Amino acid sequence: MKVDGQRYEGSVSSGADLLAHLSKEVIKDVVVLNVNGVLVDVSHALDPDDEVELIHADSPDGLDIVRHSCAHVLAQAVLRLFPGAQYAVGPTTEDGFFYDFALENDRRFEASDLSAVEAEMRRIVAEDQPFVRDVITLDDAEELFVSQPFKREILATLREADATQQVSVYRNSAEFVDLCRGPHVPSTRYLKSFRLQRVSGAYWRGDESRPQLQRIYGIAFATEKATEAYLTFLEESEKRDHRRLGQELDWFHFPPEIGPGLAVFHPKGAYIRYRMEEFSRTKHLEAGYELVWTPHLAKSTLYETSGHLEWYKDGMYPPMELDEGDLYYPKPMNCPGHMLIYRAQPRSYRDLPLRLFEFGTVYRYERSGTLHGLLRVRGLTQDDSHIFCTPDQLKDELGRLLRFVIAILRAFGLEDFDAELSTRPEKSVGNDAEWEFATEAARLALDTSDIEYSIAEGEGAFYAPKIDIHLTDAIGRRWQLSTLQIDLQEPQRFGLEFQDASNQKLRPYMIHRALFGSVERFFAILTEHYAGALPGWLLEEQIRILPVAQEAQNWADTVASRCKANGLRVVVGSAGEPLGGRIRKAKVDKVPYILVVGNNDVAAETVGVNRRGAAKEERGIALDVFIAEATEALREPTLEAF
RNA sequence: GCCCGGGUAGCUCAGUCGGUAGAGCAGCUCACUCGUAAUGAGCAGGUCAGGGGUUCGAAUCCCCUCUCGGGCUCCA
Repeated sequence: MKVDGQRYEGSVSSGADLLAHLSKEVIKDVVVLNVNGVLVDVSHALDPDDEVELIHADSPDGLDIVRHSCAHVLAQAVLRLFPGAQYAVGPTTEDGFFYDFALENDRRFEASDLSAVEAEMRRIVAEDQPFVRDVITLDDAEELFVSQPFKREILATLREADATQQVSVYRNSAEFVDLCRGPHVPSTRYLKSFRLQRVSGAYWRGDESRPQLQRIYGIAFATEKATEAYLTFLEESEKRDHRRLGQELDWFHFPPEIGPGLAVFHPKGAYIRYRMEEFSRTKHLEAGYELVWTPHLAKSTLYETSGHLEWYKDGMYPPMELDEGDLYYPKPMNCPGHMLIYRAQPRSYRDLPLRLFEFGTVYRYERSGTLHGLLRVRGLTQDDSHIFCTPDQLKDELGRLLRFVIAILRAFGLEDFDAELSTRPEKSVGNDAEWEFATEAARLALDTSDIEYSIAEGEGAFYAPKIDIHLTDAIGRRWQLSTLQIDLQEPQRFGLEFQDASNQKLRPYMIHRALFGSVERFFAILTEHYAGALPGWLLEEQIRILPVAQEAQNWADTVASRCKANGLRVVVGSAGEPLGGRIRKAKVDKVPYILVVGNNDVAAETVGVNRRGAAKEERGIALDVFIAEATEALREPTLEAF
């Protein structure tokens, strides 16, 4: 037998037997075993030629087991406190677990129930109840769960797949049993650290037409220390929340008078947008894109042609009726407009690739419950591009596009990317050859890029494969940013053509591409990544000059005009209130540079420099030296080659 | 859309048993003129989200609507 890669000579009959023979050090926090590549309970029987790996609670597999066992204990606790409760499913999540219930008399969990349930869970953990596995027939299982309709529905699904199979159940003491594939921790005392977080509704099997269950979410880790670290992370996330920072920094808000999901940008926030957009426009022009503009409304016939009314109607704002009954829809996407621009004249292969670019504001009827700050809105501005190219050009164009996207994102100081290639889903349109061709082009483009990628089988749009770019932010959260989709369907719907060198009419490929995704969303992600301290080149106020007292006011004005002459954006404060208060205000406003000038500086032509994020200020810096530093640090980034 | 929890001054929030609205910050005025994260005093600021109901009396209890947050769901 091999244990953790080492030959083990002893003769043991089961995992538990094996652990009994190993040192305390080695078996500490072993929650399950990996036997010949399969995770099993510690009690599992062992053969002499098995290869065994001890799985500890703090490993990825071990943590998953801990969380899953926590879910069982949650269900057990709920059943103790709410007799007659029905329990449905209880899987693990990224940071913990949940379990879905239906309580008697349609009773709902309230926030205050959570602490009672959590206390009951701790009692069960203290009782050190073993998780005991039992394998039974489907008939016996039906009998066992006779009063648990959700369990019986799962059993019915299993029976459909294979009527002769046996299923495993796990018992904790005599009072609780759950249908479960396992494995589990040996006993409840292995559940060292968990917290119940929230309660919400969730449809049975995610189906809106099925009953809505009560879901309790919890987090769980191998140690209390890890849980506390995670809670600290949650606090940090809260501090970075763009909705909170947007309020504090006076960037934007959502007036109820306008409607949910529709933001207004205040002057400071709008300035940031302006810089983002201008930078983007300039770089697109340099990269061979052409700017276009399309209106916010279009007749229903356009969206019939594009297929949006067929496929996406639920996501569209309702139409307004004009004139002789024409229906005008607010645009949910920019592509149909761009199609018409392509089609406005006969296209030659010499015109391709044709890269159209627009900051296009679109309106989408997102369901009210899904709205979330600037990340999920009903009115958004996409930095949208549609690239039309010949089949021959597709691979190179994708590669070039990918490099351009990454170069732009890097210019915003973002570093940590990965890509995902989503392939053909089960329900899709188009023929095999097209899919194969497009997917292969995407794969080759990714191979030549310098970012890592994974394949998401069957996750593509129904009309095309796509590449999504993800960012991992400053505190490790993953955000989806750009998306690239290869589309042959829409060009076909609009009858797009180009004439090739041998005078044939061919259909162009089209690449849909949003780089920021939407300006609003990108704004939010940048805010969270930088915790509100955005790169200085985006800000309207880059430098705030504070005269210590009235006597330094003239010098402050002089410093300001020298800065302005060098293209820096400056605000001069007046010496109204105590310096400490004015400094604090500037810090709270997250101004990149605070310059304090007093009598000592007037004669020496110096400034005191307080840099954002620096531990301590620096005094007596020659003005020229500061201007050189600030000009460099606040300069608009240049793009790396792509 | 559905479930749970909220909505009180510009912001953050308190408001007991149903007895008629409060703080800090911000704003304004005055004084202070200051060397690196909150100077002091005063003033002003409210349809307690909106509507309906119960009650002698409602921020408080009930119903409806709007809206925000957390989830579910959806995402061409």
